[in-house]
Amino acid sequence: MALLAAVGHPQRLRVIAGLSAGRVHVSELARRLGMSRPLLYLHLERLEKAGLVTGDLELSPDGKAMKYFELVPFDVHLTVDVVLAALRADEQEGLNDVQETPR
Amino acid sequence: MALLAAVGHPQRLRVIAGLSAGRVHVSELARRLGMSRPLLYLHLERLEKAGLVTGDLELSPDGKAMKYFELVPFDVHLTVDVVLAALRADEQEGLNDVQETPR
DNA sequence: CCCACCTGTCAGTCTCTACTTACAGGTGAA
DNA sequence: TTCACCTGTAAGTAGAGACTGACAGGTGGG
Repeated sequence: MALLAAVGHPQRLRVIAGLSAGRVHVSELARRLGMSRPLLYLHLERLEKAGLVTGDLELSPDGKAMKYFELVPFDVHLTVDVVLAALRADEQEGLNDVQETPR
Repeated sequence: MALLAAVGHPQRLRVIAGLSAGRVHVSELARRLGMSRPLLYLHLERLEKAGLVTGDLELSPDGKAMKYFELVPFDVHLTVDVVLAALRADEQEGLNDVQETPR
């Protein structure tokens, strides 16, 4: 569900494409795609929640912090049953949210 | 691409779910899902363009016009390559749009 | 010290689209 | 004729979320 929503946006598809070549750090990727860094963060966040990419903060040899992202290989079989399951899962999640809020 | 965008919206997933039981006409479906008819039209239109559902206007035995919709069985393999292909196709489409406008 | 890199996050703006209300038309039955 | 169904579309109105600019912080090198 989060996955379907994540993949349903052209800009995010471009991010996926940008990562398909290999791991890149955020600033570099932003330059390549010609999009602002905060915006890229936003999309990366959603893609990460959907389980499509992984972020990894590491220190480069010269001591600078670099956040590298890379694609998680995925192969989703999209059928009616998958859609129904996603809907049900979403309803459940909604219920849990209500239950979990109190502490 | 249109497909990915179409499936990336909760409300449209509900429409798919509503049709999973079998063919229904628009007004009836709107009642079942508890959504306004014009809104349902909008979503059905997008789903139809994405090739996920088919509409069929027919006359019921008592002569009333009824628009029946039904699901088109689909099974999309969602992988990185599919995403890249969708992006390329979209760029092509964009170019054509520009070319076709003058006339 | 200042400059060039990098990571993060927040508070706004602005655009797109989801959504509603309201209309026009057509049929059959009481 | 009026009522209860149906299809379709053209407005306009919220509202979500995409997007920007500006900030704070941290490192290495000239």
